[in-house]
Amino acid sequence: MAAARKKRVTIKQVAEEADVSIQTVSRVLNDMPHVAPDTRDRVHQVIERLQYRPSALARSLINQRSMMLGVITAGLTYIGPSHTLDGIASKAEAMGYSVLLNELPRFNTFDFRETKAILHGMLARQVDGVIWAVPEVGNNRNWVLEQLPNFHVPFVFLTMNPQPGLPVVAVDNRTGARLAVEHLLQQGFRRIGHLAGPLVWWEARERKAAWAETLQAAGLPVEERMWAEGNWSSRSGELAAGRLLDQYPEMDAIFVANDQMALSMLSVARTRGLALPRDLAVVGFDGIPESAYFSPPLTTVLQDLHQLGCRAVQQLIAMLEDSPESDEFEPATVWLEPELIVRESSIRLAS
Amino acid sequence: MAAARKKRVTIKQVAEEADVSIQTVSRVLNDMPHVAPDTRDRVHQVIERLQYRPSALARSLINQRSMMLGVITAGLTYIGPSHTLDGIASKAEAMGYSVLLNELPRFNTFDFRETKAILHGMLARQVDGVIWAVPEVGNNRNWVLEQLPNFHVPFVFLTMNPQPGLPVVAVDNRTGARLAVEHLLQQGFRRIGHLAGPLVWWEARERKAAWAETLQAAGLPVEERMWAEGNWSSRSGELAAGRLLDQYPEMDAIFVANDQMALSMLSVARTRGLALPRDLAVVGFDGIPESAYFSPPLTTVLQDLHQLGCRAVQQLIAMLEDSPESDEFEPATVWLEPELIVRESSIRLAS
DNA sequence: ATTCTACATGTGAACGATCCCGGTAGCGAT
DNA sequence: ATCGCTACCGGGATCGTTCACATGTAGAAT
Repeated sequence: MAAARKKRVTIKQVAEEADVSIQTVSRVLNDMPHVAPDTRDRVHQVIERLQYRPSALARSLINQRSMMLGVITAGLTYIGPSHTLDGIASKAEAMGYSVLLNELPRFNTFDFRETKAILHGMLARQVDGVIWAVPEVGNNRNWVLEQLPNFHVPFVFLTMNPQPGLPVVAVDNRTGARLAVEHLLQQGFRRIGHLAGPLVWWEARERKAAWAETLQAAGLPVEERMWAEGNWSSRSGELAAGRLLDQYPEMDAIFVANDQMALSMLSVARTRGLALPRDLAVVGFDGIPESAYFSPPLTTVLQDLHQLGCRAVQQLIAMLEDSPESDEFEPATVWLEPELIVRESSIRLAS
Repeated sequence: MAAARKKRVTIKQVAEEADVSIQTVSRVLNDMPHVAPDTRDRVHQVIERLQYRPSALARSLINQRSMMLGVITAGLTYIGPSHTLDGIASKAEAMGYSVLLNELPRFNTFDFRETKAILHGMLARQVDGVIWAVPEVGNNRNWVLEQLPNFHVPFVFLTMNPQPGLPVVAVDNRTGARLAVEHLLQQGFRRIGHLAGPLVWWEARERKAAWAETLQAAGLPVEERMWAEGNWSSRSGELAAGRLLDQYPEMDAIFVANDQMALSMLSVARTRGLALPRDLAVVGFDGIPESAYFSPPLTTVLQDLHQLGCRAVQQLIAMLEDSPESDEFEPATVWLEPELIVRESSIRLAS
């Protein structure tokens, strides 16, 4: 049943009931000195009896600190953002903060007014800081950066191109992609294609760039026909995989920008009669748990997005608490290193 | 850089600047009558010039409404809960509410004190209502239900066994499982096994029960060796799949309680030399997008968890707004119907 | 006996907004 | 000229806390 909305118990009622002043109750609540032991006990008993809980709202108002972190995310239906959020939520809680969540709808087609409304909504609620966990897609971040000086709370940005003077926490996508390609090279493959994510995403561009650079560093050519672009989804991966196999038939290995598309790659290759990994080696990116059960099990680059969320919270709280007044805080970029997980899909078989 | 924490602009400053009273500014803010048009304009200009935004905190305090919904979730790393949260977040935003998020760590081993702390934290922040989006595992919900009368705000529960007088929003797992098994029966399979989720979960029990009932309704026997239990993960599915194939070798079809485990089922079956779907038909549950790219593409039961979240928010806000004082609100259970998606993995081939 | 110190407690303002009520000014009707 | 109405506007209390400061009381030191 809808619980009866009885009036909230206030500090005043506790004070009256315990026959002390409001101030004394407040002292008891905050474990401050100058309260006689028996008075303290009495107040504690009344608190217990009345089931009194102080109002965080009133506290925030007077203290000018809400102990809430604003988190702006997008694309929660994808596995990545929700892992990140998981990290943020657990770390925030562990550090005594609450999370005020907002999801940006349609983050691929950036809506300036929408974002503004959401951000102002957060600031109106006095969040102590903001974590911007929206993937960098196109120019969706420019507006925020421009407005930044107007927002009088610390910001931490996730997963974006680091900029001087901006606190950014991101996975080192370049290194991850390099690990993947170098592994394929080491296995002896020389005709390595790439199935990229949507290049309006910063992460997709990073991975593709590192793929190209690593090949060139090995003295191998990089041509346009050696790669194709998807949009992260398995569906798009299927189409792109088909195009790529057509335009680059001699390809003997491929680095795919995420595991979902890698799954489609496996599927398409098999229906074309290719034996995996003999005819085509595949490496993915993300390290989703299911990738171990693809057939063949997928070699992939694991990125610890949970950790990413944790670090973002740590960074933000450091900015909050270390510099109560001093404006300047060293906004270093935090890089998280991904890890290569080798499975069957990339092993070169003796031929 | 860490933005300078300038003092917040208050209504008082606006009032002074515009040379009116605080009350008049308030009237302008809330579009109330009894303000002369030119005064209104003047105030608006000052607001714009000073970049003034009213404090939602102070507003919540005086209005006794925070316009925040508390959401307690768990297992965000799984795809299900994050889809649900996606629905909740988008709907809440659309209806003008903010979401205060808390994740329960380790929801399989329920910690009473932890839950209490989290819940009290939310209530201290004056959330207007709470959505309990934690899967029903073991007895992790009992404590909440017992305490319910003490929480003086409306609750909505997700994904649980409906109880009289309790507002519950859930997917009809029984119907979903029945659709899956009936489909297999209709294809001509008669020796249908089941790979269950962890039976401490309500959803796993429902799906298994419906599997058994449907077989019995068709006059088929149900034996212990016809099913095995996993814990939703692909890894556990691999082990359970092996056991099941051993103990029920004549099995010609299987209903798996989620898509991740179904993926393992496909993988294990293939390594054992079974041709799919000829030797073994497989139906999953969840409808994750990747399932269309398994090999063979997976027949599965789609549940719209985004919709589940939306409905929960609607239900909660209805309780909030429809009955400002009147205690009673019809706490009907809302059932969402899942949908069978037929793909290759369950098609009986002419033999 | 007086002053001092230390602890115990209470008073009033403040945080930033809203709401009730009471006070003007203007204007038509008596 | 007075009454009464209405549109406009402001004062003060209020929401539930905390903080700076004032007050009271006891025992110790002079």
